[in-house]
Amino acid sequence: MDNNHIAFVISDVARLYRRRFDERTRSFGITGPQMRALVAIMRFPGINQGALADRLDVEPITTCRMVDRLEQANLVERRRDPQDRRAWQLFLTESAEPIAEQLQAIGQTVLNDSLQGIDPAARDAALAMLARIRDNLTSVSPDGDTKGAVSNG
Amino acid sequence: MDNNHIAFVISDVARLYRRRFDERTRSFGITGPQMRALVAIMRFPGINQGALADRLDVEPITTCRMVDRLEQANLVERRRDPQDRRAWQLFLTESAEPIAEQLQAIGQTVLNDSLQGIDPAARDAALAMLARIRDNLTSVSPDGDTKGAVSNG
DNA sequence: GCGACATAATAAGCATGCTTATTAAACGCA
DNA sequence: TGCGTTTAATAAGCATGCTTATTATGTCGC
Repeated sequence: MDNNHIAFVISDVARLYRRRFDERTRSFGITGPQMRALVAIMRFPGINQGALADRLDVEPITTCRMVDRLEQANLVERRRDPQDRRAWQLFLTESAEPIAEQLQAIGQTVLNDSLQGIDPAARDAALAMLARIRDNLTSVSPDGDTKGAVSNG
Repeated sequence: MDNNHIAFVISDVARLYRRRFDERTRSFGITGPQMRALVAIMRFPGINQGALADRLDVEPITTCRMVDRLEQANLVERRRDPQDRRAWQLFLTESAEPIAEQLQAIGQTVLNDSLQGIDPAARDAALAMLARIRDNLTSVSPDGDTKGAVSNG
């Protein structure tokens, strides 16, 4: 009956994760999505905004404005792609790297707190189910045709 | 290692649910959170904005502006609480009720699509785990003290 | 009754996410 | 070469969410 429940609970949990993370990182002036962007740029230096959007699974305009703020905060640097004058290459600034590490530690703390009392096997099973839901939601567009497959890169 | 994964996947899935729902309800001009508000008001006619905020687990200002839009769309009606001149009582308009039903059906479709190929027992186990995560995230504030308990009302 | 505090709603300002539209550059084909 | 299409980035405008602050009202204690 209250079958929508799982979608509601997932949305609730996502919002709560965001709140808890933001509370602890407020002094840095960094948000959760910004941290994800920083981590992605750390892993793939020189990535462009379109590829970053794909990786974060948001629209390009969303990363565009996020990178605006990260650049303004002197955490990310845009350099022109010498091969393609439309594109930017993204790099962390020197000052970003220690901050990214602290933020990852905070993220780990929030995550650990959230998983108190949860059996690792149950967690992994739930993770697999969530990944399946994600794939179901990714591969179907409203008129029923399929989009690109989901990669785990 | 990639242990943040579960928080990331939860956020991804929440965003995807929102996208899919919004795609299908765009012609109504209704969003997912608005539907949750409508359902809550349908279940508790006369609820005030503060109680609605509690029920939706968002801040009062968030419901305040959502109700602004729902009122403008002629789906929700604010009436003064005769007992408390600070408060509004919220009611669905007549035109809202058939719409709320259609929206619930759309929500059900999105949910069913998302759960394709998932064992109901696995789904219930994951739901229990998500509820536990939600409680963990709700009961701990950043300085370590506890907030109010979570009700299932 | 009055002053202190609490509560309901709301304003201002910001970040994230979306759609739609625009600009500049790259690409593809005749 | 040149025209049409695609692609990278961005602008405009909106909804949801937050924090902090303000206004009006209610409540409690003296």
